Amino acid sequence: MSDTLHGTAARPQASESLAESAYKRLREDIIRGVRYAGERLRIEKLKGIYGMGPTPLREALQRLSSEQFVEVHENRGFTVAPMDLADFGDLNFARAEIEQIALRRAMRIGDGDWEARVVAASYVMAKADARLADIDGPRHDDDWEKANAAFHSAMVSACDSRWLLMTRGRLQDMCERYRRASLHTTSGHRSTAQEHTQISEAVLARDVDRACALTAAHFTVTLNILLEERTGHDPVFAPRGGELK
Amino acid sequence: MSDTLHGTAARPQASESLAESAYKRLREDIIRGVRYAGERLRIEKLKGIYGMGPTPLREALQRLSSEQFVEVHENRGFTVAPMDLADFGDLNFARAEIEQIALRRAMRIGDGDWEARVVAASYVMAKADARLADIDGPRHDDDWEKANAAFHSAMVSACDSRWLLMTRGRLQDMCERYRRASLHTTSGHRSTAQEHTQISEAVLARDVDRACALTAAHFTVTLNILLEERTGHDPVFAPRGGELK
DNA sequence: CCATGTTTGATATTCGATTTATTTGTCCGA
DNA sequence: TCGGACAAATAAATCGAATATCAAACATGG
Repeated sequence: MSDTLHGTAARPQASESLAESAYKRLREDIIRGVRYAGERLRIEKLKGIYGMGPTPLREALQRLSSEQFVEVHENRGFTVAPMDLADFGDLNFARAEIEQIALRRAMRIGDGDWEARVVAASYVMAKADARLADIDGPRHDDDWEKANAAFHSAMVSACDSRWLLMTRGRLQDMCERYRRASLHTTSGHRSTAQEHTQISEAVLARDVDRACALTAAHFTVTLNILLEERTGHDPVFAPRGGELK
Repeated sequence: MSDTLHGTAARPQASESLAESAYKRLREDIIRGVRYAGERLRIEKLKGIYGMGPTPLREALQRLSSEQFVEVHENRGFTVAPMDLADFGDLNFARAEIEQIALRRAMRIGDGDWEARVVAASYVMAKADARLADIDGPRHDDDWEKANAAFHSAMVSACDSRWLLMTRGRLQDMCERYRRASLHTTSGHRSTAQEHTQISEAVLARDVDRACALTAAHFTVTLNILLEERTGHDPVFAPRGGELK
């Protein structure tokens, strides 16, 4: 089997422009690690993989470059943005800080509907956490990631600042990419179920300081697990060849 | 003279891809109001204005859409992102919050070099403020905007979080667009000179809380001026025709 | 043999033309 | 007159071919 054969097959979604679908598929593939850090994204190759001409592909790549998922090298093509521990730490810090602003605001002005969303998302999250803890059962990484994203989004969903929500959403997506690239072991997930429960409890109790502290600590866990495992493990961050010289 | 004739002539910058130069020029033109809120960006028209084919233009527009400067309407083209007061208020809030995080961190870890950058930027800012206050002299909006951006960037420049600086930079640029669209009178600038001085003094004195409070208040001034002037003035925010139906 | 200039092959970028989608206009029937 | 269906015109999206750029291999003179 040659190299990386095909990207994620996305639901066709009729009458959507190819540029849009290329964007979604590439983004998904980068977050999920189908396209690995540092990988060169040659238009010719992508044409074959995604089945379209160069124009929509380049448009998608430009958009992704603006979101820091892709690097543009003037006149030398595109690569998937690299990953490294220091950047993950930085990203995590920025995300935690900004998330707290949104969370404070949401907890201050959240109404009954918001509380219902929090409860619902927590319920789904708990189930996903439980499934993931079950070593014997099948892996549900995608479901878990989906629930996790929805969980944290629900907590801040009462925040009335569009810009804040947009900003935190970007950081959240970028963190997902790092998390998926980092956590090959289930060990790291042991505590998340409890953490999620504690967070939602604090949120519903409107204990702002506690909810913020728990959330910030929660974000740091993934990073810490990675730092601990960093003892002579395989280099999940380093590009696996094919990088731009 | 027909419609809007030409965009900003940017410095050629040899061997830069057309997509890159289109991106820079369009971005500049949108921030400066050459391309107004809601304006339709027809590829055919842009081809004439910027002197290139559809491909680099579309790439630039996609990138700008990711930065919220442009809206993409599937199969119906692009428009300049609309502006309205509520959005400005929201943007301003998000910016103020995030700026404070970066500022706190910068003031905590800033070294002598950072202090020097603060002093230098303050000096340039004071001159630009003075020039702007001089009604009789020529307008120096561009110089002032440049100094203003450099001033606030300098304050947080010791912040060691790349993601935080990137995020605040985006919000800063978006705010510049609103400011330029809003302030047609010089009246609004009366207080800024003093505000800038106070901010840099507090920053250099490492009075974190005061610096944060002053900065947050400073950001709000532009918004407030606009809200006050909003008494039956000409609609700077409303698209001036040509918008997508 | 090294430094420097030149060719060359690979590939990224861009354009003009085509395809596809949407909007506008027109005609007919109720 | 009002809708609705069809047709023409307009504009967006896309493609394949042509052009421009880069890095590396090669050649040339010191």
